[in-house]
Amino acid sequence: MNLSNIEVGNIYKNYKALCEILEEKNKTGNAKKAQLKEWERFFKYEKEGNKFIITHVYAIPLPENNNKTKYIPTIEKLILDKVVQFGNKGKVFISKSQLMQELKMINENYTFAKYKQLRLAKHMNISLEEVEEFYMTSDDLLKRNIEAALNSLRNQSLIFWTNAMTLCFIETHAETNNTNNIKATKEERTNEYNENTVSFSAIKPVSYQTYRKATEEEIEYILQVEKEVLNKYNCDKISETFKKGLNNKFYKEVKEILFDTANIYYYFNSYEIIANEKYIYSKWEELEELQLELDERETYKNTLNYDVIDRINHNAERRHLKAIETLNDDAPERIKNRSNENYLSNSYKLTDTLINKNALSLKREFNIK
DNA sequence: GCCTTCTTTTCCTTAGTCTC
DNA sequence: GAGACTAAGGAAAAGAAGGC
Repeated sequence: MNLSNIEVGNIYKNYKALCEILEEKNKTGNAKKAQLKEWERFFKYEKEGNKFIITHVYAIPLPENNNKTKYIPTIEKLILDKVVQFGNKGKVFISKSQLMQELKMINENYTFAKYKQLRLAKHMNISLEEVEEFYMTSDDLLKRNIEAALNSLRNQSLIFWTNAMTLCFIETHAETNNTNNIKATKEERTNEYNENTVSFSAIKPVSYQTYRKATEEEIEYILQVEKEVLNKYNCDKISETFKKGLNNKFYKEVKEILFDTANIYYYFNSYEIIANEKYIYSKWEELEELQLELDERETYKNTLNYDVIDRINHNAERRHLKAIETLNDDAPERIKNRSNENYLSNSYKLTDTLINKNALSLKREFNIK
């Protein structure tokens, strides 16, 4: 498309004339509609009969309109805001759940109850299977939403992002002397006969948890342990452990070996995001969307929270309806559960507790009982 | 975790109708 | 009468969910 001759106020007698000036193909029907819609990313126009009158030309074209989830642009905006705000200096290292929580895609109950699913199920009077399914489907959906936003920002050359293996590492420390032995302490006492007695003990080692990016050697070691356990279970790929229903066993065993041999309590994925800060500012100035104000940021997060709830509930409704359609005596257990009359209300209850920003704190509720 | 399947959206052609 | 508009139907692409 050649926009060099398009100026505000220009009048073109008809569609064909406009095509000529833009060096665009003449199209018809819905293809033409799509073409006009595409042009509206670059300039605004008014119609007068067949005439096209140019009323505005955008310095930066509006974003492409494709069939992305409607709230992905909000996630993009909040991620960009996050990397440039508060002296982050255009760099962010953050776990998936931390990022989702900051953006209000989940609330604090979500991560808290993720590893307490049986307790959550009993507390809410919902079956464990339903809670498991909720986490399985929403985890995947939210991860894809985040990564769609990251990929879109990467495509616009606004950020570069990578996955980064992160460790919960148990640091241990014991004070040593010059000969590298654990430092000893002595306690001297004088008894009633003025005799000296001495007792010895060693400095007690201390331990504490730290979270940090894994080193190259640690990544290699983790891969090696994963491979060994895969071999033990006769699986070629991690996905095979899911297929064989061995995934919980697999991860438990890997974790145990890593803890026993390397003080690694567990490992998970984080995002490392590096921003093209200079360009972000120039783009935002252009679009009058410079770094978000405090209340604006909150508004975006609250809208996102609402949209995510809506999406998860909508997906549950679809699953429920589809299950009812396909239900018969031989249907698998999952379909029977989904077609259950309580399935939807339970799903809504779960989004209300685990996603809704206004939910009561489960941490408090669990501690009281 | 990852591959497969389903769903939604976009884009296209064709053909008939409407408007300038 | 030429150009513009509209609807139906289908292919392709991309997103989202399913399933082990």
